[in-house]
Amino acid sequence: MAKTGTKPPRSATKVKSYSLDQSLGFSIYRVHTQGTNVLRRAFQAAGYDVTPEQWGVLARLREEEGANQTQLGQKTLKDRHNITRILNLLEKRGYIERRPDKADKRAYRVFLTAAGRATQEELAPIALDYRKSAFKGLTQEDLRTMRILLERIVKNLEKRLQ
Amino acid sequence: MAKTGTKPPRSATKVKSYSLDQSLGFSIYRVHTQGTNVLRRAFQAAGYDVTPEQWGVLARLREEEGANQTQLGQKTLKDRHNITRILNLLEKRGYIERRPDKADKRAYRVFLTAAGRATQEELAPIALDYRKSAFKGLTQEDLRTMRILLERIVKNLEKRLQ
DNA sequence: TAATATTGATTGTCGTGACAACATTGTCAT
DNA sequence: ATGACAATGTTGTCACGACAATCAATATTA
Repeated sequence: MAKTGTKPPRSATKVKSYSLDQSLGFSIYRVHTQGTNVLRRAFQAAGYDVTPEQWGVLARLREEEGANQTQLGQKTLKDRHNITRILNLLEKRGYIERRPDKADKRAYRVFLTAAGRATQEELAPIALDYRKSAFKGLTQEDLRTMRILLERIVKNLEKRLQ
Repeated sequence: MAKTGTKPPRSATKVKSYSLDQSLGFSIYRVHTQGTNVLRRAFQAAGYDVTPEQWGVLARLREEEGANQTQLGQKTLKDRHNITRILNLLEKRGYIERRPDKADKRAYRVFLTAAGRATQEELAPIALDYRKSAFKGLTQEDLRTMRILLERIVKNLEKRLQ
């Protein structure tokens, strides 16, 4: 795979006008939304009322318990306002717990509850399975290539976000 | 995964537990959201109150004027309900027009107004410029590779969405 | 120390995505 | 032609992303 290569003669048509079908951004949008949907339904089919976003926060929390909300937001690419709401839902479901930070009275430190930890562990195989099926037919090398290219795009974008 | 064959010395650590940083999905999410933000701000900086989603619909409409809402939604990957709302906004801004379909009284056919066409033309260079800066440093071959890989993922995902 | 700026978190608004329920209109098999 | 079914579009709900305004607490500085 991957090496579709040795295809020197570019298709000669220099695209001047904007075409959606040419748009790599559209493919990325598609993978993102469809992937999110597949994962959401997989969680639901397994009886969990957890969105992919909430799952992202749970998974991150397992790695960094005790982080405050702002840190959590940076890690999950959500701003403080969105993190607040996602944590509200996770708290209502009994998956996380906010404890006041002793050193900084403005801040909370966020922890998984026992239920949250259990849920995270039960969802992990579903997420791994989803990932496996999404990347079926791609080699490790393909994935590596894609990650590198995507990271390069992220770098470019970050330049324009300050 | 599958045929990773002949690739002996992978980095040896077989990831068994779920790790967000390993997640290609997260990179895709990042590219999508950050890209959307960059484009939105570019439009705003140019004085246009048009979101990237609305822009997608305008761009698509330029290619297929007269489509009905369902068709438009399929092309832009939005369900009927979302298309309805986006078109409501575009209509309010005077960029599109719904005309009853003579052959099918349930349906509307959607057209760009003169203002919509003009706006589409004025936004196109901004979108192209955005695209250029996002993909800076990537070769045509890189983009081709990425598109192919992404399309393969889309295929995999579609299998799971029926 | 007092005045000012910065930071952590919440609330509210708008736009969008997914989903469900609905009315209207079309299609098709019988 | 009728009755079951499907398709078009709307409305409403919840979750989430971006953004602005706000409050409380902490840092900075003058």
